[in-house]
Amino acid sequence: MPLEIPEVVIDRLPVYFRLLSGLQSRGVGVVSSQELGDALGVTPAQIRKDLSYFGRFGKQGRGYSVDRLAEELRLILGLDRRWKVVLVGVGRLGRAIASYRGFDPQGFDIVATYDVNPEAQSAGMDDLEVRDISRLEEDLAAQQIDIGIVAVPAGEAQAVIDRLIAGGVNSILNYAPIAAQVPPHVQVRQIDPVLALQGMTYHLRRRG
Amino acid sequence: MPLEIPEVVIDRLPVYFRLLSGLQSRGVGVVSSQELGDALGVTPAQIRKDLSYFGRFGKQGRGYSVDRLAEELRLILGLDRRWKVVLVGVGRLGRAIASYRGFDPQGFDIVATYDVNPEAQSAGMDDLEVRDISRLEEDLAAQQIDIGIVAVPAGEAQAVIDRLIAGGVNSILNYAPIAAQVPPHVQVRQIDPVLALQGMTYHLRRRG
DNA sequence: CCTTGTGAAATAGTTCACAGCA
DNA sequence: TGCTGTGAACTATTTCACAAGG
Repeated sequence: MPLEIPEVVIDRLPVYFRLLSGLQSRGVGVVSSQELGDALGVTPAQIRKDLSYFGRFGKQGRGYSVDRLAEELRLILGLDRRWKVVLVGVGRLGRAIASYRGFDPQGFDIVATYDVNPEAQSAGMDDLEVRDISRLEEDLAAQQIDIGIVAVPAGEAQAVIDRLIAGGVNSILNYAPIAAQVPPHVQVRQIDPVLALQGMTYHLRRRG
Repeated sequence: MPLEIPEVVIDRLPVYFRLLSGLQSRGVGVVSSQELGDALGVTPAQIRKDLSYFGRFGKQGRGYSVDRLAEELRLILGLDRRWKVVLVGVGRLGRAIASYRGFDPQGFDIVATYDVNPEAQSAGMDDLEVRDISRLEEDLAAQQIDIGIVAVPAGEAQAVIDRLIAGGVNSILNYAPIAAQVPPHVQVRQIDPVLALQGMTYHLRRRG
């Protein structure tokens, strides 16, 4: 693991990991970079190069052990432990996020949810309590939270993000349609379907 | 507009457009690339270079007219018309997508929704009818659909995407956690919060 | 002055192509 | 033979830096 690893590489590792998990559950024992590339629509060289930043996981002439490579990626990505997540904003979108079954099996625990109007929003929340957002600071002080998911309206999002960061949360998954301003030590990822659609219409406009 | 425009540039235009829309509604008349860059956390040079692929929209010594630049981007991105969208999969996630208020004001009309179990899923769908997915092909033949949003379980997603493409839909917004296989003329964007979280845990693991 | 638009320079990222090993 | 791991070559993207215009 010598040099600085490009962010684009890191963002591809979860994709590889997910594919390998699928191969594992289908009982595949060995896979080549060619096969991985075919399944993902990327070049085999890219996969080999990406993995080479982290170590030598393959066997010449054979390929990669699916179990071994999945385990290595699990460690590299920090998926060998569970992560504590809070969700702020429990409107329609927030409720969909809270009830999404995909986080738990990957090690993400939504340990608390917050809203400005906790009683109104509690309806339809399976088991999770919705806490008043005024409690955010004291709760963050009481327990280390790794990741904050923001699902409040655009107008409140920056303030919520600032409060999360002040409380020591330095990874933010932002569903609000704003370009969040954060200090350099904080990482933000944006989930934004409208931006994705607007990138597609550019191409639709010409090709058809 | 001479040469081939990089995809990364196109993906930033919607971000610029959104910021400009906000400035417009706040009554800001003129903005510099420096100010735009400050608001978005990118360099002013990048904004100027990106815009220069499409024309000369600024005034030296002054900056950009917010109205003018917003209008130019609207045209470039094809946002001066409405786009027809179908949504396949009306489970918890699909219902949240169907009821999201952010698509309509940006020109995206969800004209139909589909599910394998339309009666069960209709509960809680405000106004939109849920049609049986077996009708997908005939409906796509009857009217040109621009974009398909896929919100079905992972196991069914590739089949749904294939059916959309066969029906002439060549832009796909995929919420299912799979790496979709599509022919070169089809564009896919992935909305995948778990991949985003897994990219973040890589960094959490080291820095803290 | 101030700020754009843009070639040129610098960086970043991808793909090639092949030595080396099972 | 088949496939990895990796420098080197190539391609893409960003940033610099400055002429030119208001």
